Amino acid sequence: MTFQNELINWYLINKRDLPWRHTKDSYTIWLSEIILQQTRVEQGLPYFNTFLENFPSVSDFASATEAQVLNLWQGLGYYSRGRNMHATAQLVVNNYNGTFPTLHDDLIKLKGIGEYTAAAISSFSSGEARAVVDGNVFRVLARYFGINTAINTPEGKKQFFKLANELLFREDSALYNQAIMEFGAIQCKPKSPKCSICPLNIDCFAYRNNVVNQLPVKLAKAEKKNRYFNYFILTEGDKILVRERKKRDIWQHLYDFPCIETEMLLDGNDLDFVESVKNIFGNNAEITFVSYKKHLLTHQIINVQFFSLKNYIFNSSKHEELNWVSLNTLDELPKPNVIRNFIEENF
DNA sequence: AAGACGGGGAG
DNA sequence: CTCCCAGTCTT
Repeated sequence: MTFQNELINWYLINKRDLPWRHTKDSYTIWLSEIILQQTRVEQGLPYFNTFLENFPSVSDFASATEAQVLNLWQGLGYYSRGRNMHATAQLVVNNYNGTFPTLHDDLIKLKGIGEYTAAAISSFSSGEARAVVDGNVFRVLARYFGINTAINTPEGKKQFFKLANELLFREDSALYNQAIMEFGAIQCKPKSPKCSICPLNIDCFAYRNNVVNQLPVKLAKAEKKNRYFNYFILTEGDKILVRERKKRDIWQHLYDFPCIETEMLLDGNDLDFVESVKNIFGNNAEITFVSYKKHLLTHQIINVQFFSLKNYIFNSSKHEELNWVSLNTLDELPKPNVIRNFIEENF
């Protein structure tokens, strides 16, 4: 038997009885799909019922205030879903005369509806031949066909999407889409899948090769290193003290301010910190916290703190990388964004 | 291409 | 504690 028929047979026997499976109404299906994004059925189900009770139609939804919507959404997480739904409901009332779209190309334009949800709603409501690709589908395909391309890369997404659409059972896309997702959710589960009683295990690559728990492959996001830059703003008339970054590090040949890098986030009263500051800028130096910014780079998180310094003593001959420049000159110098923004906000 | 967004359940 | 869930949007 084909992969598709096996899945559908399994589904017809094992499917759960869920309320959104009894309708082809695109509004109701939309409700369920948004609620179920990154959300377990058991957690989303009560919310689905509440929303349908409060807003039986898309115009009821659109008439509500955003606060009412978010109140019902409370506790479900990812609150932008609720806000997007409200905006979409109003757009559907205004631009689609209150008839919720059923076609992929209309759906994909709506706020909160991405590739997965557009495929799901169009397939379930109008039978359009669009394959859903969600976390379940990634897992089932990766295991059954032995695909080890990482699912969280562009190549992986492309490959799985292509395969999913080739496999799509076009005679009944809704049935097939439901089947593969349900199969992933309760049979081919992430942890402890029920392989021994799986009707597809004979042809399952992962089962035959004993690599079920190694698929799908998901690339771990590289651990970003946290760094803590403490900058000092020293001014003298219209001059400001800047540093040219010469070391083998980020932002080479760009300019920033005098800086002490620390192992963790400090406050201006930390004794070791004050000590090292006074070491450079004299014992009378007064440190005042100005602002904090988190600056994100590809492989690093730079926690930037700015401090202004008064009553300092500074011997420029000891620090050749530091120079006084006028604010006008500073404007011309190449600087990292976080420095550029600070200057814009403070000078 | 990588992060942010969230709460809950399973192991 | 980590992983992951019927993903999408923003930077």
